[in-house]
Amino acid sequence: MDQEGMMSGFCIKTGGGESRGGTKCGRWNPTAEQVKVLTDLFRSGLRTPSTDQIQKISTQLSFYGKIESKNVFYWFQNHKARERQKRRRVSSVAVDVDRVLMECLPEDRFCIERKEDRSYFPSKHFGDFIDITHHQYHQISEPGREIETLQLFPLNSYEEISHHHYEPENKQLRLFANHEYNKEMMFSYSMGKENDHPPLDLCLSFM
Amino acid sequence: MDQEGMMSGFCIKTGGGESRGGTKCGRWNPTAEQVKVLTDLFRSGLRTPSTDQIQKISTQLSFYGKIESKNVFYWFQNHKARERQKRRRVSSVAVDVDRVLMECLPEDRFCIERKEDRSYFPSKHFGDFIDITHHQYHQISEPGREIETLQLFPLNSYEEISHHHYEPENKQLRLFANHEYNKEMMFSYSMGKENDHPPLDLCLSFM
DNA sequence: GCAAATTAATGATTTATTCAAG
DNA sequence: CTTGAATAAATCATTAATTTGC
Repeated sequence: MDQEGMMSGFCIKTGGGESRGGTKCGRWNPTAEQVKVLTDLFRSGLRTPSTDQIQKISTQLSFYGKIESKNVFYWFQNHKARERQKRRRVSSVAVDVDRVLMECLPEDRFCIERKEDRSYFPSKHFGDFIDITHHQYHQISEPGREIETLQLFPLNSYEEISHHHYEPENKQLRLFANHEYNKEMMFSYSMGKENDHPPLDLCLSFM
Repeated sequence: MDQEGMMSGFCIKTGGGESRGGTKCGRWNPTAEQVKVLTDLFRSGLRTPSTDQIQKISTQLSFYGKIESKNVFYWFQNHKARERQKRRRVSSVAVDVDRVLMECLPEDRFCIERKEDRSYFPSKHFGDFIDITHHQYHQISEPGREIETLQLFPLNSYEEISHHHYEPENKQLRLFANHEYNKEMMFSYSMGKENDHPPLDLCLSFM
């Protein structure tokens, strides 16, 4: 069954010959077409394909590039799990800086209390201008955290702010990216000099 | 030029009130400073700010000009989506999904069996790795172009291409290389496709 | 140079998904 | 199986860039 090196172009860990740079015997690297088809299948409702389905999918996808049945199996397993994870994750995991900067943040979800449903967002939910009764939102409770109740801008808040000066205040934007619960990373931010515009006074910190 | 009597629910007040000449009641028109800050926040990793983050960002950015919370919300939504779009465009392909769907999901394509997850690759399913023969590969289509002619690669060619390290000497060559079946393209695709962002907590607070 | 006309960007809405609670 | 929550994708719409004819 498993004669390493004979499996359709996959060399699985041949005695440590390949290093990381080598692509030859690495893991499956799906083509764009393959990913698209798999994703569409997933979207069509497929979650845990049967052996037969996997076989057929694999055969079909081989048209677009090297692939094995197990790749299909693993793809669905991983995709399903990661989709679930993506929704479940409300940010609380440690992360290293490089990845944060290179990649993206998780979806920072929040719950918005809705009253009447007309449009998904805004005016109503963040209602800076529209008069609404719900001015409070609360974040979803995260594991190990407490719910925070927030107060939105009342209608006249904008007036105050907008008719304020757009004058600079000597401050800086600092971004604290939390990578672990107790570790903080700070980035300094200051605007370019070209416009002598006001530096922001934004401090991003872990709450 | 600024005639819109019926703004899209943005400007409540009628006439006057605008301190800066020519400000109209249309949609939000971010200032350069606002865009810069938003972009920097995005680059720092912020993707989907929470309600309170939005609020604070909005408040800070109001020093640079008129802005609402919803504008911040929309900006991140749009920017995130369009960045993703840009990435995807690199490897967007036309695939006959329906054909594969029909092929893979026998009769009732929406009647999918849902089994419990297997925590490991089940040998019972793939006891004999029926390996697909990889004779042909499609070349990735160029972005925004119809693929009518497909270039086929024999396995040998693929090996050559996929294992060759491209060292583009100029932009054009690099661009060309991007459309080849190679690692770079794949990476680009998965980067754009992946929503699986590393978790990170980012909150805004004033200093 | 200057606006009308056209095109490119991007702000704002709507629609279609996903997971999972009930 | 149905529905709530929360998008992200798709789309609509308006503004800025730019092109063009004079």
